[in-house]
Amino acid sequence: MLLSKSCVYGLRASLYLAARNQGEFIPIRTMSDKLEISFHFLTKILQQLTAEGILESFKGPNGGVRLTREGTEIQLIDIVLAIDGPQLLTECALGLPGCGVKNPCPLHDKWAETRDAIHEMLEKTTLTELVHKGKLENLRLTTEGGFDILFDN
Amino acid sequence: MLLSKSCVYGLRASLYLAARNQGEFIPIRTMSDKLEISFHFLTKILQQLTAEGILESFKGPNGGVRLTREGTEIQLIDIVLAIDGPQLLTECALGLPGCGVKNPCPLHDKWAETRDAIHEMLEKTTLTELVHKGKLENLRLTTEGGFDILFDN
DNA sequence: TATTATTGAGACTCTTTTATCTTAAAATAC
DNA sequence: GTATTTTAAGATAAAAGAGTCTCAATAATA
Ligand code: SF4
Ligand code: SF4
Repeated sequence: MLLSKSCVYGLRASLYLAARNQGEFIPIRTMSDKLEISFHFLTKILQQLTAEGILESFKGPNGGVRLTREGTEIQLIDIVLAIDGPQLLTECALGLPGCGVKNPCPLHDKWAETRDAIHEMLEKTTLTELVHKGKLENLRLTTEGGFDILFDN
Repeated sequence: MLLSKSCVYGLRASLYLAARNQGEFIPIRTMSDKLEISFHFLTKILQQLTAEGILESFKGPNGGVRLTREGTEIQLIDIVLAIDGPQLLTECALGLPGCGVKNPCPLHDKWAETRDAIHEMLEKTTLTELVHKGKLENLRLTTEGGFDILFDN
């Protein structure tokens, strides 16, 4: 898999937050229910995002988490780096240590190109952009549920 | 990681075979020594490639494995599919089951593009092509060893 | 102040991946 | 035919990833 499960869950939750973002704190339990992710597991993932300054949290009744910045200012790469780290964008395709131009493997040039394509996609895509698209076309964030199901009630 | 460790080892070994290919069987032990991969682990990986018809093996003295086809006719994708399966090229970036155009997630369009770029890279690159490049520029297949070290003696 | 709702943190378990070890089967060479 | 070299197959072990559980800390509210 390109992204770890933790990372994917972090992305889904971030999209959820960006879709509701009115500055309110959303309880993690709400998200874990709606997104069909284990509550405790999601909690740990969101703690990482909080530690990285992407989210802020508030304890107690009416507490929860929210984005620290506008969804327009958060790129997918921010979340990927916070959770999976930079490996995907820096590692050798052949798994050799210390990938770099001075000591490349035969795949280097081609892989560097592909890697850049991945990087660019993650860097140019904002949460808001995906939320707009998701709302317009009622796309899904869970196995079944489209944007409409997730956010009404 | 984009590719599993098994897959990467399979690729390295395939490149090794393509680089020496004179129709001779190469013992797995030779490859595991040269490529610094655990012998037993490499054996199991190459058994998969043999089962998929990419390699053929021969037991006993002077035995080993060799490519069934010319290196010019083996693409990286063949090895990736044999070891990691098609998941990388068919899975949803958000980990949702049954990725497809009828029920997409918000990332679908962008991910499909990126995925195609990966697919194309793997599909258009042959073993021979990488071997030529590796020999010309003495690139590495191990942490330290360039093509020259691996194949002399 | 007591209760409840919430995140934080850590221990723990389960699963998958990675790696090792042992034995069997096949082919050769003596 | 016996010993040797090699792959095949499967059991086992170690490490990493994914997921669960428990309890502590914080804040609101009754
Ligand atoms: S360069 Fe290659 S060895 Fe260096 S890193 Fe990139 S893919 Fe590998
Ligand atoms: S399509 Fe999307 S949901 Fe469907 S798969 Fe592709 S990335 Fe996902």
